Amino acid sequence: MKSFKFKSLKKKEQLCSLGSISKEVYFVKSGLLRLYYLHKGNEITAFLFSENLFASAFPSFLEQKPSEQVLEALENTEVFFISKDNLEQLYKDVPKFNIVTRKLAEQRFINAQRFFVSHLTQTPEERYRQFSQNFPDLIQRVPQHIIASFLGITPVSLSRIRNRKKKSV
Amino acid sequence: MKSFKFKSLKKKEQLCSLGSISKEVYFVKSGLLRLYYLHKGNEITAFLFSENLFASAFPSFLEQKPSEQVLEALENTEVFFISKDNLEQLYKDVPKFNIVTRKLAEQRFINAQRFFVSHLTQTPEERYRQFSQNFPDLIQRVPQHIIASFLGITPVSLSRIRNRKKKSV
DNA sequence: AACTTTAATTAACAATTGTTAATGAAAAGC
DNA sequence: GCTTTTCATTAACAATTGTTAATTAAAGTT
Repeated sequence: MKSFKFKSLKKKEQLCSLGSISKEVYFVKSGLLRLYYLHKGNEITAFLFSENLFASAFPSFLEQKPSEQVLEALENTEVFFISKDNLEQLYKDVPKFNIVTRKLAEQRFINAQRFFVSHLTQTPEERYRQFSQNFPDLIQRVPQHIIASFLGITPVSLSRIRNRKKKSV
Repeated sequence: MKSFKFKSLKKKEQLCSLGSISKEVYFVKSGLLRLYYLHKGNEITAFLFSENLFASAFPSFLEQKPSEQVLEALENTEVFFISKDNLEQLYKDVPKFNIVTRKLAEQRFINAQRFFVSHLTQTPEERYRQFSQNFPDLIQRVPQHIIASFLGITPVSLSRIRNRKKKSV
Protein backbone atom coordinates (compact mmCIF):
# COMPACT_ATOMS: atom_id res chain seq x y z
CA MET A 1 0.00 0.00 0.00
CA LYS A 2 2.98 2.26 0.34
CA SER A 3 3.11 1.99 -3.47
CA PHE A 4 0.35 4.57 -3.68
CA LYS A 5 1.24 8.23 -3.61
CA PHE A 6 -0.73 11.41 -3.43
CA LYS A 7 -1.02 14.22 -5.90
CA SER A 8 -2.96 17.47 -5.95
CA LEU A 9 -4.08 18.96 -9.24
CA LYS A 10 -5.36 22.30 -10.30
CA LYS A 11 -8.17 22.58 -12.83
CA LYS A 12 -6.96 21.91 -16.39
CA GLU A 13 -3.80 20.11 -15.29
CA GLN A 14 -3.23 16.92 -17.24
CA LEU A 15 -2.33 13.52 -15.86
CA CYS A 16 -1.81 12.18 -19.36
CA SER A 17 -1.27 14.47 -22.30
CA LEU A 18 -1.72 13.77 -25.98
CA GLY A 19 1.08 11.58 -27.32
CA SER A 20 2.68 10.94 -23.95
CA ILE A 21 3.03 7.48 -22.46
CA SER A 22 0.92 6.96 -19.37
CA LYS A 23 2.93 5.71 -16.42
CA GLU A 24 0.34 5.73 -13.66
CA VAL A 25 -3.12 4.70 -12.61
CA TYR A 26 -5.19 7.03 -10.47
CA PHE A 27 -7.82 6.93 -7.81
CA VAL A 28 -9.92 10.06 -7.45
CA LYS A 29 -10.13 11.16 -3.85
CA SER A 30 -11.85 14.44 -4.54
CA GLY A 31 -12.66 16.46 -7.61
CA LEU A 32 -13.29 15.35 -11.17
CA LEU A 33 -11.22 13.98 -14.03
CA ARG A 34 -12.13 13.88 -17.70
CA LEU A 35 -10.86 11.49 -20.34
CA TYR A 36 -11.15 12.77 -23.89
CA TYR A 37 -10.01 12.29 -27.46
CA LEU A 38 -9.17 14.94 -30.00
CA HIS A 39 -11.10 14.27 -33.17
CA LYS A 40 -11.11 16.73 -36.05
CA GLY A 41 -10.24 19.50 -33.63
CA ASN A 42 -13.02 18.67 -31.21
CA GLU A 43 -12.64 17.28 -27.73
CA ILE A 44 -14.67 14.09 -27.50
CA THR A 45 -15.28 13.10 -23.89
CA ALA A 46 -15.00 9.35 -23.33
CA PHE A 47 -15.52 9.31 -19.60
CA LEU A 48 -15.86 11.35 -16.42
CA PHE A 49 -14.25 10.10 -13.24
CA SER A 50 -15.70 11.50 -10.06
CA GLU A 51 -14.88 10.68 -6.46
CA ASN A 52 -13.90 7.10 -5.57
CA LEU A 53 -13.33 5.93 -9.12
CA PHE A 54 -10.19 4.52 -10.67
CA ALA A 55 -9.08 6.57 -13.65
CA SER A 56 -6.48 5.99 -16.32
CA ALA A 57 -5.52 6.42 -19.93
CA PHE A 58 -5.82 2.68 -20.19
CA PRO A 59 -4.65 1.82 -23.71
CA SER A 60 -1.51 3.90 -23.30
CA PHE A 61 -0.85 2.63 -19.78
CA LEU A 62 -1.27 -1.04 -20.62
CA GLU A 63 0.61 -1.11 -23.88
CA GLN A 64 3.06 1.70 -23.02
CA LYS A 65 2.47 3.54 -26.24
CA PRO A 66 1.71 7.20 -27.04
CA SER A 67 -1.72 8.15 -25.80
CA GLU A 68 -4.58 9.14 -28.05
CA GLN A 69 -6.45 10.08 -24.92
CA VAL A 70 -6.03 13.04 -22.61
CA LEU A 71 -6.71 12.71 -18.90
CA GLU A 72 -7.38 16.11 -17.42
CA ALA A 73 -8.72 17.70 -14.26
CA LEU A 74 -12.08 19.37 -14.72
CA GLU A 75 -11.89 20.76 -11.20
CA ASN A 76 -9.15 21.04 -8.62
CA THR A 77 -8.64 17.38 -7.89
CA GLU A 78 -6.86 15.13 -5.42
CA VAL A 79 -5.73 11.67 -6.49
CA PHE A 80 -3.85 8.68 -5.23
CA PHE A 81 -1.74 7.01 -7.86
CA ILE A 82 0.50 4.03 -8.44
CA SER A 83 3.19 3.75 -11.08
CA LYS A 84 3.35 1.03 -13.72
CA ASP A 85 6.52 -0.38 -12.13
CA ASN A 86 5.12 -0.44 -8.63
CA LEU A 87 1.95 -2.06 -9.91
CA GLU A 88 3.94 -4.83 -11.61
CA GLN A 89 5.89 -5.30 -8.39
CA LEU A 90 2.64 -5.48 -6.48
CA TYR A 91 1.45 -8.24 -8.81
CA LYS A 92 4.61 -10.19 -8.02
CA ASP A 93 4.53 -9.62 -4.26
CA VAL A 94 0.82 -10.17 -3.89
CA PRO A 95 -0.39 -12.56 -6.59
CA LYS A 96 -3.92 -12.34 -5.29
CA PHE A 97 -3.90 -8.78 -6.57
CA ASN A 98 -4.36 -10.28 -10.04
CA ILE A 99 -7.75 -11.50 -8.94
CA VAL A 100 -8.76 -8.06 -7.71
CA THR A 101 -7.72 -6.30 -10.87
CA ARG A 102 -9.15 -9.07 -13.03
CA LYS A 103 -12.52 -8.49 -11.43
CA LEU A 104 -12.07 -4.76 -11.79
CA ALA A 105 -11.30 -5.14 -15.48
CA GLU A 106 -14.29 -7.43 -15.97
CA GLN A 107 -16.53 -4.93 -14.28
CA ARG A 108 -15.14 -2.13 -16.40
CA PHE A 109 -15.81 -4.16 -19.50
CA ILE A 110 -19.41 -4.71 -18.48
CA ASN A 111 -19.83 -0.98 -17.89
CA ALA A 112 -18.25 -0.10 -21.21
CA GLN A 113 -20.53 -2.53 -23.00
CA ARG A 114 -23.52 -1.09 -21.21
CA PHE A 115 -22.54 2.40 -22.33
CA PHE A 116 -22.03 1.12 -25.83
CA VAL A 117 -25.43 -0.52 -25.97
CA SER A 118 -27.13 2.59 -24.63
CA HIS A 119 -25.99 4.26 -27.84
CA LEU A 120 -27.58 1.50 -29.88
CA THR A 121 -30.89 1.47 -28.08
CA GLN A 122 -31.49 5.08 -27.14
CA THR A 123 -31.93 8.41 -28.82
CA PRO A 124 -29.75 11.33 -27.71
CA GLU A 125 -32.73 12.72 -25.81
CA GLU A 126 -33.23 9.47 -23.92
CA ARG A 127 -29.53 9.24 -23.17
CA TYR A 128 -29.57 12.75 -21.73
CA ARG A 129 -32.58 11.96 -19.60
CA GLN A 130 -30.92 8.82 -18.27
CA PHE A 131 -27.63 10.58 -17.70
CA SER A 132 -29.27 13.29 -15.62
CA GLN A 133 -31.05 10.65 -13.57
CA ASN A 134 -27.93 8.56 -12.99
CA PHE A 135 -25.52 11.43 -12.43
CA PRO A 136 -27.47 14.46 -11.24
CA ASP A 137 -24.31 15.82 -9.61
CA LEU A 138 -22.36 15.75 -12.87
CA ILE A 139 -25.10 17.71 -14.63
CA GLN A 140 -24.38 20.47 -12.13
CA ARG A 141 -20.60 20.25 -12.16
CA VAL A 142 -19.77 19.64 -15.82
CA PRO A 143 -20.05 22.26 -18.60
CA GLN A 144 -22.79 21.40 -21.05
CA HIS A 145 -20.67 21.18 -24.15
CA ILE A 146 -18.62 18.48 -22.43
CA ILE A 147 -21.73 16.51 -21.53
CA ALA A 148 -22.88 16.93 -25.12
CA SER A 149 -19.70 15.40 -26.49
CA PHE A 150 -20.06 12.54 -24.02
CA LEU A 151 -23.60 11.91 -25.26
CA GLY A 152 -22.40 12.03 -28.85
CA ILE A 153 -24.19 15.19 -29.92
CA THR A 154 -23.37 18.85 -30.50
CA PRO A 155 -23.78 21.51 -27.80
CA VAL A 156 -26.45 23.12 -29.95
CA SER A 157 -28.44 19.93 -30.07
CA LEU A 158 -28.15 19.40 -26.31
CA SER A 159 -29.42 22.89 -25.71
CA ARG A 160 -32.47 22.12 -27.85
CA ILE A 161 -33.08 18.86 -26.01
CA ARG A 162 -33.00 20.66 -22.67
CA ASN A 163 -35.41 23.19 -24.02
CA ARG A 164 -37.85 20.54 -25.25
CA LYS A 165 -37.61 18.77 -21.91
CA LYS A 166 -38.32 21.95 -19.99
CA LYS A 167 -41.56 22.50 -21.90
CA SER A 168 -42.73 18.91 -21.40
CA VAL A 169 -42.27 19.14 -17.62
CA MET B 1 -7.27 -28.10 -20.31
CA LYS B 2 -9.52 -31.08 -19.91
CA SER B 3 -11.94 -28.58 -18.43
CA PHE B 4 -12.87 -27.51 -21.92
CA LYS B 5 -15.55 -29.42 -23.78
CA PHE B 6 -16.86 -29.34 -27.31
CA LYS B 7 -20.29 -28.47 -28.59
CA SER B 8 -21.82 -28.28 -32.05
CA LEU B 9 -24.63 -25.87 -32.74
CA LYS B 10 -27.12 -25.49 -35.52
CA LYS B 11 -28.04 -22.07 -36.80
CA LYS B 12 -30.41 -20.23 -34.42
CA GLU B 13 -29.56 -22.41 -31.45
CA GLN B 14 -28.96 -20.37 -28.30
CA LEU B 15 -26.09 -20.70 -25.85
CA CYS B 16 -27.73 -18.24 -23.51
CA SER B 17 -31.41 -17.43 -23.74
CA LEU B 18 -33.27 -14.43 -22.39
CA GLY B 19 -33.68 -14.62 -18.62
CA SER B 20 -31.52 -17.69 -18.18
CA ILE B 21 -28.35 -17.72 -16.11
CA SER B 22 -25.23 -18.22 -18.17
CA LYS B 23 -23.09 -21.10 -16.90
CA GLU B 24 -20.38 -21.24 -19.54
CA VAL B 25 -17.82 -19.30 -21.51
CA TYR B 26 -17.23 -20.18 -25.15
CA PHE B 27 -14.47 -20.19 -27.69
CA VAL B 28 -15.58 -20.16 -31.31
CA LYS B 29 -13.81 -22.82 -33.33
CA SER B 30 -15.88 -22.34 -36.47
CA GLY B 31 -19.01 -20.46 -37.38
CA LEU B 32 -20.46 -17.28 -35.93
CA LEU B 33 -22.18 -16.24 -32.72
CA ARG B 34 -24.25 -13.16 -32.11
CA LEU B 35 -24.91 -11.39 -28.82
CA TYR B 36 -28.04 -9.29 -28.76
CA TYR B 37 -30.51 -7.48 -26.55
CA LEU B 38 -34.26 -7.26 -26.95
CA HIS B 39 -35.30 -3.63 -26.82
CA LYS B 40 -38.86 -2.57 -27.57
CA GLY B 41 -39.35 -5.71 -29.60
CA ASN B 42 -36.22 -5.22 -31.67
CA GLU B 43 -33.10 -7.31 -31.55
CA ILE B 44 -30.15 -5.02 -30.87
CA THR B 45 -26.87 -6.69 -31.76
CA ALA B 46 -24.13 -5.93 -29.25
CA PHE B 47 -21.40 -8.07 -30.76
CA LEU B 48 -20.49 -10.69 -33.34
CA PHE B 49 -18.07 -13.45 -32.42
CA SER B 50 -16.35 -15.10 -35.35
CA GLU B 51 -13.67 -17.77 -35.37
CA ASN B 52 -11.04 -17.76 -32.61
CA LEU B 53 -12.84 -15.35 -30.33
CA PHE B 54 -14.03 -15.90 -26.78
CA ALA B 55 -17.75 -15.34 -26.45
CA SER B 56 -20.03 -15.06 -23.47
CA ALA B 57 -23.07 -13.42 -21.97
CA PHE B 58 -20.70 -11.75 -19.60
CA PRO B 59 -22.88 -9.87 -17.13
CA SER B 60 -25.03 -12.93 -16.53
CA PHE B 61 -22.05 -15.27 -16.34
CA LEU B 62 -20.07 -13.15 -13.92
CA GLU B 63 -22.84 -12.18 -11.58
CA GLN B 64 -24.93 -15.34 -12.08
CA LYS B 65 -28.11 -13.44 -12.67
CA PRO B 66 -30.81 -13.69 -15.38
CA SER B 67 -29.45 -12.60 -18.70
CA GLU B 68 -30.66 -9.54 -20.58
CA GLN B 69 -28.54 -10.73 -23.47
CA VAL B 70 -29.09 -13.59 -25.88
CA LEU B 71 -26.13 -15.51 -27.29
CA GLU B 72 -27.14 -17.25 -30.49
CA ALA B 73 -25.62 -19.03 -33.46
CA LEU B 74 -25.89 -17.09 -36.70
CA GLU B 75 -24.51 -20.06 -38.60
CA ASN B 76 -23.88 -23.67 -37.75
CA THR B 77 -21.15 -23.22 -35.19
CA GLU B 78 -18.61 -25.28 -33.26
CA VAL B 79 -17.43 -24.10 -29.87
CA PHE B 80 -15.25 -25.14 -27.00
CA PHE B 81 -16.63 -24.20 -23.63
CA ILE B 82 -15.79 -24.23 -19.96
CA SER B 83 -18.28 -24.15 -17.12
CA LYS B 84 -18.32 -21.55 -14.36
CA ASP B 85 -17.37 -24.20 -11.79
CA ASN B 86 -14.51 -25.60 -13.81
CA LEU B 87 -13.24 -22.11 -14.46
CA GLU B 88 -13.23 -21.32 -10.74
CA GLN B 89 -11.40 -24.58 -10.14
CA LEU B 90 -8.91 -23.65 -12.83
CA TYR B 91 -8.26 -20.36 -11.04
CA LYS B 92 -7.49 -22.29 -7.89
CA ASP B 93 -5.32 -24.96 -9.51
CA VAL B 94 -3.46 -22.56 -11.75
CA PRO B 95 -3.27 -19.14 -10.10
CA LYS B 96 -1.36 -17.76 -13.05
CA PHE B 97 -4.57 -18.15 -15.00
CA ASN B 98 -5.76 -15.02 -13.19
CA ILE B 99 -3.08 -13.09 -15.02
CA VAL B 100 -4.19 -14.42 -18.38
CA THR B 101 -7.83 -13.60 -17.83
CA ARG B 102 -6.95 -10.28 -16.24
CA LYS B 103 -5.16 -9.31 -19.43
CA LEU B 104 -8.03 -10.67 -21.50
CA ALA B 105 -10.50 -8.59 -19.53
CA GLU B 106 -8.32 -5.49 -19.88
CA GLN B 107 -8.11 -6.01 -23.62
CA ARG B 108 -11.83 -6.49 -23.87
CA PHE B 109 -12.36 -3.28 -21.96
CA ILE B 110 -10.11 -1.40 -24.36
CA ASN B 111 -12.01 -2.81 -27.32
CA ALA B 112 -15.36 -1.96 -25.79
CA GLN B 113 -14.22 1.59 -25.14
CA ARG B 114 -12.97 1.87 -28.69
CA PHE B 115 -16.34 0.74 -30.01
CA PHE B 116 -18.03 3.18 -27.70
CA VAL B 117 -15.91 6.09 -28.86
CA SER B 118 -16.48 5.25 -32.51
CA HIS B 119 -20.12 6.06 -31.83
CA LEU B 120 -19.15 9.43 -30.40
CA THR B 121 -16.81 10.42 -33.20
CA GLN B 122 -18.35 8.94 -36.30
CA THR B 123 -21.54 9.18 -38.30
CA PRO B 124 -23.43 5.99 -39.11
CA GLU B 125 -22.08 6.20 -42.65
CA GLU B 126 -18.48 6.40 -41.42
CA ARG B 127 -19.08 3.54 -39.03
CA TYR B 128 -20.40 1.40 -41.84
CA ARG B 129 -17.43 2.22 -44.03
CA GLN B 130 -15.03 1.35 -41.23
CA PHE B 131 -16.89 -1.81 -40.37
CA SER B 132 -16.74 -3.06 -43.95
CA GLN B 133 -13.02 -2.33 -44.03
CA ASN B 134 -12.29 -4.05 -40.73
CA PHE B 135 -14.62 -7.00 -41.18
CA PRO B 136 -15.14 -7.59 -44.91
CA ASP B 137 -16.00 -11.23 -44.20
CA LEU B 138 -18.81 -10.29 -41.80
CA ILE B 139 -20.37 -8.02 -44.41
CA GLN B 140 -20.76 -11.11 -46.55
CA ARG B 141 -21.88 -13.50 -43.83
CA VAL B 142 -24.22 -11.40 -41.70
CA PRO B 143 -27.72 -10.27 -42.76
CA GLN B 144 -27.89 -6.54 -43.27
CA HIS B 145 -30.55 -5.78 -40.71
CA ILE B 146 -28.30 -7.33 -38.08
CA ILE B 147 -25.37 -5.19 -39.14
CA ALA B 148 -27.69 -2.19 -39.07
CA SER B 149 -28.65 -2.85 -35.47
CA PHE B 150 -24.98 -3.25 -34.56
CA LEU B 151 -24.23 0.13 -36.15
CA GLY B 152 -27.12 1.69 -34.29
CA ILE B 153 -29.34 2.47 -37.26
CA THR B 154 -32.41 1.03 -38.97
CA PRO B 155 -32.19 -1.43 -41.87
CA VAL B 156 -33.81 1.21 -44.07
CA SER B 157 -31.13 3.71 -43.24
CA LEU B 158 -28.33 1.21 -43.87
CA SER B 159 -29.78 0.43 -47.26
CA ARG B 160 -29.71 4.14 -48.11
CA ILE B 161 -26.12 4.45 -46.92
CA ARG B 162 -25.07 1.54 -49.11
CA ASN B 163 -26.82 3.15 -52.00
CA ARG B 164 -25.11 6.50 -51.48
CA LYS B 165 -21.77 4.74 -51.20
CA LYS B 166 -22.32 2.83 -54.42
CA LYS B 167 -22.88 6.03 -56.35
CA SER B 168 -19.79 7.71 -54.90
CA VAL B 169 -17.56 4.79 -55.93
C1' DA C 1 -14.60 47.38 -12.24
C1' DA C 2 -13.74 46.97 -17.10
C1' DC C 3 -12.27 43.91 -20.55
C1' DT C 4 -11.65 39.54 -22.78
C1' DT C 5 -12.65 34.97 -23.42
C1' DT C 6 -15.48 31.12 -23.08
C1' DA C 7 -20.30 29.07 -22.85
C1' DA C 8 -25.14 28.62 -23.79
C1' DT C 9 -29.10 29.82 -26.39
C1' DT C 10 -31.70 30.77 -30.48
C1' DA C 11 -32.64 30.98 -35.44
C1' DA C 12 -32.50 29.36 -40.28
C1' DC C 13 -31.40 25.92 -43.53
C1' DA C 14 -29.42 21.59 -45.30
C1' DA C 15 -28.79 16.84 -44.58
C1' DT C 16 -29.75 12.59 -42.31
C1' DT C 17 -32.45 9.56 -39.90
C1' DG C 18 -36.79 7.28 -38.33
C1' DT C 19 -41.27 5.63 -39.63
C1' DT C 20 -44.64 3.45 -42.36
C1' DA C 21 -45.86 1.15 -46.30
C1' DA C 22 -45.32 -1.05 -50.80
C1' DT C 23 -42.60 -3.80 -53.92
C1' DG C 24 -39.28 -7.09 -55.29
C1' DA C 25 -35.82 -10.63 -54.09
C1' DA C 26 -34.08 -14.34 -51.54
C1' DA C 27 -34.37 -18.06 -48.28
C1' DA C 28 -36.75 -21.51 -45.74
C1' DG C 29 -40.24 -24.94 -45.16
C1' DC C 30 -43.38 -28.33 -46.89
C1' DG D 1 -41.48 -27.39 -57.23
C1' DC D 2 -44.55 -24.51 -54.83
C1' DT D 3 -45.81 -21.72 -50.92
C1' DT D 4 -44.69 -19.00 -47.10
C1' DT D 5 -41.80 -16.26 -44.62
C1' DT D 6 -38.03 -13.33 -44.17
C1' DC D 7 -35.08 -9.79 -45.98
C1' DA D 8 -33.60 -5.67 -48.87
C1' DT D 9 -34.86 -1.80 -51.46
C1' DT D 10 -37.41 2.26 -52.53
C1' DA D 11 -40.61 6.08 -51.72
C1' DA D 12 -42.89 9.80 -49.04
C1' DC D 13 -43.23 12.42 -44.96
C1' DA D 14 -42.20 13.85 -40.20
C1' DA D 15 -38.81 14.65 -36.82
C1' DT D 16 -34.17 15.29 -35.35
C1' DT D 17 -29.67 16.54 -35.88
C1' DG D 18 -25.67 19.11 -37.83
C1' DT D 19 -23.92 23.47 -39.36
C1' DT D 20 -23.22 28.30 -39.35
C1' DA D 21 -23.90 32.53 -37.41
C1' DA D 22 -25.74 36.01 -34.22
C1' DT D 23 -27.03 37.13 -29.50
C1' DT D 24 -26.93 36.77 -24.71
C1' DA D 25 -24.91 35.06 -20.43
C1' DA D 26 -21.25 33.65 -17.59
C1' DA D 27 -16.54 33.13 -16.23
C1' DG D 28 -11.90 34.45 -16.03
C1' DT D 29 -8.15 38.04 -16.33
C1' DT D 30 -5.77 42.13 -15.68
